[in-house]
Amino acid sequence: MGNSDITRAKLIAAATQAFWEQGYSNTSLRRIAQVASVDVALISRYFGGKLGLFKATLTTAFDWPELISPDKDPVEVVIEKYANPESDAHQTSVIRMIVMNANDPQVGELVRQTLRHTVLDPLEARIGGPQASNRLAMFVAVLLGASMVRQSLQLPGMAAVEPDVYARQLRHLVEAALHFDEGPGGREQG
Amino acid sequence: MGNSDITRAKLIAAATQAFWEQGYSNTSLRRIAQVASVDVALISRYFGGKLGLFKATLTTAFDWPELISPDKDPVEVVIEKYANPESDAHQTSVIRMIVMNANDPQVGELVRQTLRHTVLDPLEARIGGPQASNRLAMFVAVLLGASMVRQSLQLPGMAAVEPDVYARQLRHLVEAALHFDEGPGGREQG
DNA sequence: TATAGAAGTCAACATTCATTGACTTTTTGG
DNA sequence: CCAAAAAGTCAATGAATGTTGACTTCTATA
Repeated sequence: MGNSDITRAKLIAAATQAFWEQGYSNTSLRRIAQVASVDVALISRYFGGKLGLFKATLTTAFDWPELISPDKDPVEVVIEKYANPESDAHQTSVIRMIVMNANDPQVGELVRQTLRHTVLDPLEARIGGPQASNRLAMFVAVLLGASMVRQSLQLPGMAAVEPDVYARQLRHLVEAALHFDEGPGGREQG
Repeated sequence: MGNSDITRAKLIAAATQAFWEQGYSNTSLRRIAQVASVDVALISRYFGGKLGLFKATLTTAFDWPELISPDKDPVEVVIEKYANPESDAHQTSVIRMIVMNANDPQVGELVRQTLRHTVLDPLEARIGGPQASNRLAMFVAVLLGASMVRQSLQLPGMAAVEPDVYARQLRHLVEAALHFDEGPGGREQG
């Protein structure tokens, strides 16, 4: 019917960038509307409010089908994505968005649940094997931590290195995470 | 002189908890004052404003001298702290506070700089050895990521495990981080 | 006890925020 | 061409924020 889809798309684009860079609470609808060159009132009209707009951006954030593909090794998928500066920038933005909003009192629960349902649960099934739950948690921990240290904290040891060095660091940690074996025999003495 | 030190202390205590749990921007001075049973105006009077109060809480956040002590192994210090549920709760709160505020447009720069100056720079010197910068970054990444996955994301594989299991997971990742050796020979094939 | 200064209280301020309703412009359909 | 619906504009509202200044109460000292 209407041609308001363009307006909706502009709003979602501006909202995505704003929410990802500054977090939900620190982003004002007026700013989003200004960037999108759209009146503020249309946000409440089209998306029902700030929360509705955020939900609309969330659905597209966690779209990473290759990670769960049974044909590919998740480790290689991750390394490949992080080694390429272009895709790494996008992926790091997604992680930053998770980190910034996972504790927000208004949208934290939504972010955590969406992440678990759309990414982590399928990934756990994909990883499989014994203690898949444990190794998945360590896997995610490494990815989150590495992205934070690299982009947010900007430690030189990970932020000011060549892409292939960063890829090697990441591979080292990811493999360590997935190779964790918690057996009663205590293979690696502690 | 005055007896206002009690009021200052109550404000700092309430502010620390509030800032650490909800982040800087999502915390209102009125809430802090209410928790501390103190009038709001005294915050601006004693600390100059919201930012001043936040700075006051920051100075005590990064106090962890054992981590840099030349007598102790940083790995053991970390594991010991994380394995004990009591000290782990505090440490995890500190990390959550870092994560929540490191990207804040108002206090992010302050948090990052303070963290680097008071903790990371000395820790890098303590670690030493070749590629200390790289290994430090990986070390921090593991700690940040693990804490986030455990407390913030609450993945069962790290959040619903016995403390000693969590300690083993953490030791596994930390040692992998510090044992990273980026040589041209490419020791560990991928 | 009287008094100066600290400590604490209260109300108001200017801003910013999300949201709403009435209004105007544009596009569509007969 | 014209009415009806969609799309967009504008102003206002109520709530919440940090901050300020005037006021009152307490406390220590002479």
